[in-house]
Order: sequence, then structure tokens, then C-alpha cells
Amino acid sequence: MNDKFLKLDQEKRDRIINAAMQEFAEQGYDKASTNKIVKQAGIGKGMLFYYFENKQTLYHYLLDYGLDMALDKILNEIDTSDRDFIERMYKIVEQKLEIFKKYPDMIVFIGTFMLSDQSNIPDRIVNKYEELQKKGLEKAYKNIDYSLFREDLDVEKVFKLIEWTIDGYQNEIKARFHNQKFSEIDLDPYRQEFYDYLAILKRVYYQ
Amino acid sequence: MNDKFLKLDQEKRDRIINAAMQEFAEQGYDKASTNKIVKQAGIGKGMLFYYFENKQTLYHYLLDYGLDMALDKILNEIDTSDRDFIERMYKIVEQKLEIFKKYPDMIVFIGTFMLSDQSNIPDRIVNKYEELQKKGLEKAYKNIDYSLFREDLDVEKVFKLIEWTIDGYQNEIKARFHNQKFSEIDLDPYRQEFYDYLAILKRVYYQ
DNA sequence: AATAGTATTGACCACATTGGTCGACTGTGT
DNA sequence: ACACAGTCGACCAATGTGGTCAATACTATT
Repeated sequence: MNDKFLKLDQEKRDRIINAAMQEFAEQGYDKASTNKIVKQAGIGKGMLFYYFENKQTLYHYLLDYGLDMALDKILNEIDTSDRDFIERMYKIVEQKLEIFKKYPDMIVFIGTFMLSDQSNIPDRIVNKYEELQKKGLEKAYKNIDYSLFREDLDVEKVFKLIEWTIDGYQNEIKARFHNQKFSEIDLDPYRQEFYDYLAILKRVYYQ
Repeated sequence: MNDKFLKLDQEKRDRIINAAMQEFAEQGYDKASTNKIVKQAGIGKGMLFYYFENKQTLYHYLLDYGLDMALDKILNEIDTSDRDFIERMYKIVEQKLEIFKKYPDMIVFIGTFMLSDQSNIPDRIVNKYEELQKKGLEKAYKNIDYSLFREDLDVEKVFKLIEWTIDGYQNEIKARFHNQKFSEIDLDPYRQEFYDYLAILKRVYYQ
């Protein structure tokens, strides 16, 4: 990547980032097509290779960008002084949603990277990813108030159960709007619905 | 598909079915490669088109086969006289696991079909799929004993919460054994672990 | 052993798509 | 009028596509 790309107006830059993330997320690195990316981004083929040396450079740039964003916009926003586990999970979902509005495929893109073969990825990026994981665990579990939970339950297992439940809700929402553009959906009713579910979780898992 | 394929010994037939389901599940119909399928199945290119007229016929056969199996091996095995919702969910997971042992990609294959564009699929198959959905709802929710649940909760929401939790556990297991062959894993310890989680669900959602 | 018929292979085909290049063109500022 | 950064898409060799088919290997019957 070169400074030409950075000097683009944000709208065009984001169009390219989103097109590329979508393609890489759906197809993986090898099968992702630069032709599809430029078409989706609405730019000429030449421009992509004017901004980025080659396909690999583009991929690494997106990883860098995505990992930075996950660190800054999700983890650094989590307030570990709130000792309520479910509230903290709720905050994480909210932050993910914020990112989702601007970069609808970023979460999935980073997710697929986490499961992919990382042997050809530069150390710098792998290190950043490992830092993210470490910080993620910290932000999720540090300073949680165990006394909120029912005493007859294994709290570690309850953590898992709550996480799975929230993941399930997110998947449900994604499936529900499978074909629609997320930016055109009013999310407030679903935020309310989500909060209803969290209230149940608190009622059953907390004492 | 012709009778030549049906007359194959089961081992070879299953090798081809599994190879094809894996490829279609991972890549979708268009991007799935018949070359990759024959390579994975360990047969010559010619044989695939000796058994099946073309790629599309193969795909439709797999859908037929998979939908039939889901109906016979999962839904028809569910005992609706057991009125315990969590137990019934447990049975469904067990049946899925049985299929998984023999056809590791079938569940995902059918799952991707459910989300895909079905406009070019023959009516016969679409009908079978719709029957599966209808029967699925019936088998999952009919004759459930509502009185088992805590009275201060919205039971419909609790259904959802329990389903998401179980899905989450399944995803966790899949991620845990991401690269290993499922057939080589002793699943009994995980069945126990799963039952521990279900016990918690019963304790918190039932009265 | 000879024959017939079936099962199996992989080189081969025309075509589509790939990552990447480059000469032509546009627009802007001086 | 000139320079120059930005933009495009036709083009390239390479690879991969679904599908064919002549050549073989195998099996059973005579």
C-alpha cells in the first residue's frame, strides 16, 4: 500500500476496503478475485495495483486495518470497572455493531483470518493478532464480580453459556436479514429485543 | 444419476458422496470443482460423469439424499411423547452426530442449501425441503410441557435462548477440532460435558 | 483361450477466469 | 501549452473449468 491510497477521500477508500474485505471473507485469500473486488468497488482494475503492490499487500493491509480497529474500537472501549459480566458482553456487541455499520464484513473477515492458516503472514501482523487475543481475554473476564452469579452454578461454564447465547442471537439477526443491506435497517427495535433476552439471562444466571 | 452408481459398494459410494458434499458445502454450487471432487474421492474424472449426467445432476442427487436422511435419521427418530424440551433438543443433537460420523459434511451441506438461492432447484426437491422444515417445527415444539419452565419467563424466548446455547456448544466443538478428523475423536467425554451444560440449562430455566 | 461387455482412466478440448501490466486518456494546476 | 498525478480497461500468459472419448483393464461366459 502507498500514500496514494491514504490520500483518497474516505468514501472511496471505504468502498475499496469493504469490497476487498467482503471478497476475502467469502472466498479466502487464494480464491478471492481482484477482478471481483474492483468491480464491486467501482474502480478500474489498474487502480487497485496503483494503490497496492499486489494482492498479498492488499490482504495484509486489510488485516492490519481490521486488527487495529478491533483493538481500538472494541477492546479499548470496554470499561472493566463495570463488574457485571452480562453488561460487559452487551457492550462488546454494541461496539461490534458500530464497526458493522461502517464495515459490514470486517468482523467476519477477521474471524475467518483467525481460523485460517497463518504460516505466510508477516510476524508483525501475527503479533498484533496475538496481542488482540490476549487483550480480549483480559477485557472480557478481568475484574468480573462473581458474587452476582447464583452460587449453585459453575461460573466458568456459565460464562460459556452466556457467550454462546449471545453469539446465537447475533447469528439469528444475521440470518434474519440475510439479503438486506444492514445500513438500511433500523436497529433500535432489535437492540430492545436483545436487551429483553439479556434481562432473562440476568434473571436466570444471577442471584 | 444412474443405477451404475447405486450398484457401487457402499464404501466407494460414500467416498464420492462425502467428497462432493464437502466441495459443494465449502464452495457453493458454482465454484465447486468437479476436478477437486474426483481427486478427493480417489476416482478418475470419467467415472463421475459415468455415474452422473453432469454437475447439476450430481448436486440434485446429493440434495435428495441429504434431505431424505435428515428426515429419516433425525426427525423421524424424535420422540414427541417425551415432553421435556431440553431433552428433545439433546436428542436432535445426538441424531445429527450419528449422521456426522458417516457423512461429516452433510449437515453443513444442507445448511448452506437452506440459505442459498433456490430458484433453479426442481420443485420436487424444494417441496421435500419445505416438508422437512414443517416437520422440523412440529417435532421440535409439539407437545412440549410448558409447566416445566419457570413461570416468570417468556417461554417462547426461552426456547430461543436454549437453541442458541446448544448451537453455540456445537460451534465450539467444531472450532475445537478444526483440523482433526472427527471419526478419530472419542466423543464420549464431550457428550458428558454437553450433558453438564444441559443440566445447568435445566436448573436455570426449569422450576 | 477367445470373446463380449462393463468399469475405469486421464489426456484432451474449448472456454472462462486469474493476477498483473501498460499504453492511452482525463483533469488539474501552473 | 505543458507537466504530471490519477484513472481506465484491453490485454497477457497461466491456470482452471465442465465435460468427452479413445484406450485400456477387468470379469464372466462360452
